[in-house]
Amino acid sequence: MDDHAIPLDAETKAVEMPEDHREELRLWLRLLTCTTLIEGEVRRRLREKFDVTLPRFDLMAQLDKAPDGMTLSDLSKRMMVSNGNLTGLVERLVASGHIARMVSPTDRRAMVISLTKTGRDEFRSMAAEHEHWIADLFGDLSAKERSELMRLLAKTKLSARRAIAGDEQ
Amino acid sequence: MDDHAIPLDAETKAVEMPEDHREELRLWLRLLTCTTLIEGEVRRRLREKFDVTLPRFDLMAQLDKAPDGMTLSDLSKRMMVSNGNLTGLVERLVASGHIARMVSPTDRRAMVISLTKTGRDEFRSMAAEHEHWIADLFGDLSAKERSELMRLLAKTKLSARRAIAGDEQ
DNA sequence: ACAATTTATTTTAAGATTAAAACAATTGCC
DNA sequence: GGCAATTGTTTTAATCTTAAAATAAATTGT
Repeated sequence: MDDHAIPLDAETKAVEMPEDHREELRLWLRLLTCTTLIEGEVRRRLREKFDVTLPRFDLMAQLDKAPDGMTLSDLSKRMMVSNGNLTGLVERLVASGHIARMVSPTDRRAMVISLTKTGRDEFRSMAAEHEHWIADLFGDLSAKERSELMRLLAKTKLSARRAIAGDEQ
Repeated sequence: MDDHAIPLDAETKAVEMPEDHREELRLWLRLLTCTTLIEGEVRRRLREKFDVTLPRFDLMAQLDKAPDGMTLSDLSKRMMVSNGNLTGLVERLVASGHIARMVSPTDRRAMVISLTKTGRDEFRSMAAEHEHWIADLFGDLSAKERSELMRLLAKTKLSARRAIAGDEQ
């Protein structure tokens, strides 16, 4: 197409050259790799040391922060998983005695889920060790680097939310 | 426990206070949130616009980078998923005509997977749009912020690998 | 009050995912 | 050459996950 015949000054470049977003793509792949790497290791250790799955641990973590319990919808939003997913997960955690389920006193559609004593005790002891694992996994970053990463991820989160909200109109 | 009675100078603090790793935990949760947010949106758009799942897209992305094909083991390592997982995924992509499977000429145990013409064409057109989505999702970060995030994630990746390698001995 | 809409959950069907065991072929070692 | 260990894949069983449809209760508009 005789590209070399077209003089590419800044102006024509902006119009003629499709933008290259390989850099953002690499950034996304690296973000995904970090998460997958850490998540996989946490999953492996949870299974190995406590014979618990990550979804079960995550669900208990949410409930531990809500002493009065939460509805399935709240859990679903917090955990960013589908409602149907939670139904099965909750089912198994009730069966194993870690959580209790009761009908909301104010809304007969809603189920309020909360940790049992056993569930809370087990979770707390797992969480203590889990915290050390995470600290170790991020251990090579300085305090300054961690806080800078925190800031950039906060901005990324807002950026993504903006892009997602803008899309759905 | 009359904590206020104990003078906490730097020295006793280091010995008596169990280290607090809440900050690292928050960092991890934020990393996870960003990934989940972006991944969920990409998954949703892939289904909506191309009727394809993210795992299928990811697998084709790997193959597109390897014109001569890859073995299942290579794919498994690159994608950081189990071998068994790939067997089913590959099965479905062969059935839909996107990839081809052949026995390795040098190793009769190994299967070499590669994109068909259809698969490659379809993937390329999806990938072009996908790249724009990603650019938009990270759109509020400046070039400088993106490169700093890239650097910090590279360091995080190395840190995690170090922690994982150290653990498995 | 009552019809329409929204909200909360469950069910269903399909696919994705893992860990562990089974199987098959190759490689390394003697 | 032959045996042990390793490597590549598949199978199996269980769990996880989603999207979409179904169900049920609450809320809204008139």
